[in-house]
Amino acid sequence: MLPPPNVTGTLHMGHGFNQTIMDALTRYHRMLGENTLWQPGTDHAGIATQIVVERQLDAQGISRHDLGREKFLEKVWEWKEYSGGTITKQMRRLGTSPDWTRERFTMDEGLSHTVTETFVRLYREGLIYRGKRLVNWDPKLGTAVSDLEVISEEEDGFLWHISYPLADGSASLVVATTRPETMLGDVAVMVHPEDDRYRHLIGKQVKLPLCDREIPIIADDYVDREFGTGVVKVTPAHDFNDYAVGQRHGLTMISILTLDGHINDAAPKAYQGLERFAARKQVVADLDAQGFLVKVEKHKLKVPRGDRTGVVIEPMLTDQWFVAMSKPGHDGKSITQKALEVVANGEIKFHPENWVNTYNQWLNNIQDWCISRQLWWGHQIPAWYSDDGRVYVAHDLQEAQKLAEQDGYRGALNRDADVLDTWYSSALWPFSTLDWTGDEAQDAKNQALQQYLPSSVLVTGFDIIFFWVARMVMMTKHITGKIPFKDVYVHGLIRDAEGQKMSKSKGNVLDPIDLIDGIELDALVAKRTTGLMNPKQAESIEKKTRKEYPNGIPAFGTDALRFTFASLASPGRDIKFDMQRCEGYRNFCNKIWNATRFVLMNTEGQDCGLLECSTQAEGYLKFSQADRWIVSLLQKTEADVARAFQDYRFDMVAQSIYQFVWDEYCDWYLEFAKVQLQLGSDAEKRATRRTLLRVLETILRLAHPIMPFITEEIWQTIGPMSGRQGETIMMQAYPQSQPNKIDEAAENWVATLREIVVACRSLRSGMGISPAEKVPLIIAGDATRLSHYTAYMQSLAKLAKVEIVSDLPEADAPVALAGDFKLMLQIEIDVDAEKARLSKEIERLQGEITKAQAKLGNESFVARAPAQVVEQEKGRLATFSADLQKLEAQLQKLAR
RNA sequence: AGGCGCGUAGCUCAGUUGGUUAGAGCGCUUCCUUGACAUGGAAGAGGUCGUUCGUUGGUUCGAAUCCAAUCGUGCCUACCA
Repeated sequence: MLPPPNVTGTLHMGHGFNQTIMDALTRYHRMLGENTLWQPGTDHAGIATQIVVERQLDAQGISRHDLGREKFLEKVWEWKEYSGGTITKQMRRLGTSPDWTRERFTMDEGLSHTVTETFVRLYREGLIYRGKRLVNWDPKLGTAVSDLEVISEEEDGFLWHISYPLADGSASLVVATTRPETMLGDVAVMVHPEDDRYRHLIGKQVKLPLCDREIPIIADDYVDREFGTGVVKVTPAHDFNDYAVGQRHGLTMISILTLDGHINDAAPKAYQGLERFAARKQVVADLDAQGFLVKVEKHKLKVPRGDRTGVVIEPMLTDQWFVAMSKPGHDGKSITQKALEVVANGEIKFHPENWVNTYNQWLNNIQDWCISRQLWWGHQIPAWYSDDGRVYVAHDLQEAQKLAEQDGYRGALNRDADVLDTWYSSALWPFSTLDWTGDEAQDAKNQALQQYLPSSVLVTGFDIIFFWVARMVMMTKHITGKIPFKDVYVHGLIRDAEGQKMSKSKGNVLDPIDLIDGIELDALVAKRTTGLMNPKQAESIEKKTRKEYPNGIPAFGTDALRFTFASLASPGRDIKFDMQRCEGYRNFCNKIWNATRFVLMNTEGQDCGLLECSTQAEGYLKFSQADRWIVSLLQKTEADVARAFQDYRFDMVAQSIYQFVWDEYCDWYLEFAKVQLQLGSDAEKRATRRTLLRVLETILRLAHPIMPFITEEIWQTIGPMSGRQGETIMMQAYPQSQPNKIDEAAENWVATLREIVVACRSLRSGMGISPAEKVPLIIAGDATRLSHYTAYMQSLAKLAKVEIVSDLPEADAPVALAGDFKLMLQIEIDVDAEKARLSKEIERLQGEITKAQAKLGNESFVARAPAQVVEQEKGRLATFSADLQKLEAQLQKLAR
């Protein structure tokens, strides 16, 4: 399960990443034969979507009020169809494999039913209530928002010091405030009860400037004596702390603002109708004129702004609906408590697990959740009011009427106009999408619900742990009694190459589709500069874009993009998206393609040794050490990949596959295979072809969860050729490591061969021999072992011939060591250069020997380190010493 | 103020329970269009070996890895009117 994208627009890189991970998991587990469901869908995103549509109407000079609620909602639905369609199209381009037949939208009938059902239940349980409370109010949108939708950032402001004279005229108190206009709603001033400066004044009255009112001086230890003047004005209707103070002291509340942020008629006439910031200016000016303004200090303060509108959020006293988070429910436990428990007892696990802290911290300090929004787009609250203000919460009007009748009311009922916070329905997603009804008998028959609740894993970004993850846990556990999912894989955010968050206003967003298909520079510029909130930014965005992508963006393809996402998915880290890395993985796709071409060239129409060995004559197949080696490494790779998937280490999955394919299969095995196909017996050739095919086919299945397209395409040919049946690679079994095929002897055999080849190449390159030129080689060592290597050596190291001797001749020729073997290229050399080269190598060996001797000379090390480590060190010392001796001897020869 | 990360090659990042010469990709240098692949191949330089993984201490026979402190940096949460 993963977050349903909002129908506010199109998918961005974060979605691309998210979906790559989710899809890789889905494909992986599906191939393991497990019953998999990736539940796709979209979210209606109340505020955000309403804003999008309103802005579109705005461009035509229409407001939503012109249209009316019903017509407006039709427009939103139109937009939803468009945006939702775009999103599913994008998902398909990303190669995702959810169960499209189960696609859901948070405002579908079924899901809406779940919303109503749970709302009614929670209300009847006393966990949803309505009340006049101070809430975060967005004056631009005209709706309440939850505290999570408010972003507080430090801004420059002022601290105004205002004198409040005592009513008896004996003195005055100076209060400090950042919001002077709210003084019109002051109902008290407060000091710390033990503050000797003010103690004697507690209980007296002050005259509130500009207003014809007297207010009391109260004592509350909430006051910080050190801050400002130690005297605080109390405005319970416009500040959350003051609200709490007001409650404690039984103060009245005076609200002085209208819902759109203007001064109302509770304030003196002079200020009525003024916009809140204009009012601030006026209040300050008047205070100054009347001599109440003592001083003005510059002050940094946190300003709360709406995350959608950016306007300053106003604490506003309004009627709203809330979910009680800490109140015990029917089972004696609060919703929060249950959510904490299922994580504490390990039923739900976070990956990486340190996110548990974040989760716990939030739940431990939780406030009741304001779930009503004064919007049109969303689930309308299932509450009906009588004319005299009584409320009936019910599934529908009929039921509400019945309740009203029982209550002795027979008049008209009006439905609450407000809608629910989007996250309310999102919190139900784990079971609402599975067609939960709340009817026990019916739900028991619902196979999907029984099968997939709880689901195995949620893949999500850390930014919505509070918004969504915690709330899903709370609601799902409380309503269904089950946890919503067992594992939560938390990933980082995708940032641009400079580590900046991608955003439309910064003009640095990338569309995953543009990386897949590529995009011309002009089109990219156009895309980034249209629909900006602030059109003035267009110029600088265009400039930056043209500089960063002078040639536009090349097409990388879905597989390369997905592989990049996977390889960057290291835990606990944000991702700086690196286009060059993507390019590297596009090349990797190309590499696989070319390797396939090679395999096809050498296997098509040939006997590939796929027949059952038992039905064939002895000697039908003869596997070489190289064949055994690559198969052995494949087993290890399979084990690594399985472990990495287990740990949600997609970066490791990608790395293991990349390394095996490129560094082992392509770089070495294909080269070995060439030799075998050229010189081998029929049985050896068959074994080689079989290995080429089978390993490639396994690679395809191994890589398929990350690279669905190229693997499927190639598998359509390679699959059948290697003896597999089935229509699609998607439904093939995922490769399982077979430990019995791990062959250490073959691995050692190849390791030595590689050492020899690398030593030859090094010598060649060091001597400046053209890669095209073939040179003769003399090699000293065990002739029997060497005889098996010569053919490979000749091909891989471009040797004209290989002469095996018991000891190297004395000649002015370059020499190198590889294991027990001594190699000499038969070429003319610059003796001085060769001496220098040997000396350098000798120097290095001497350094190593010194180190090893120091270690072994340390009694403590020999006594305390594990025997194995000591032996290893002794072995190293012996090897280094032997090599040193050989090289010194060679240097001696040259010196003569 | 609290919480969580990060700091390793020019850049982006790996480095699993402490143990050979700290790795990869990109970039860089030299050479090579050889029959899968120039979106490629081969070899190399690059981490200031003794003082290597931000710095300084500590634990240990042994530290990039564990502990403490500290600096830099990023994010989250809660905030003082």
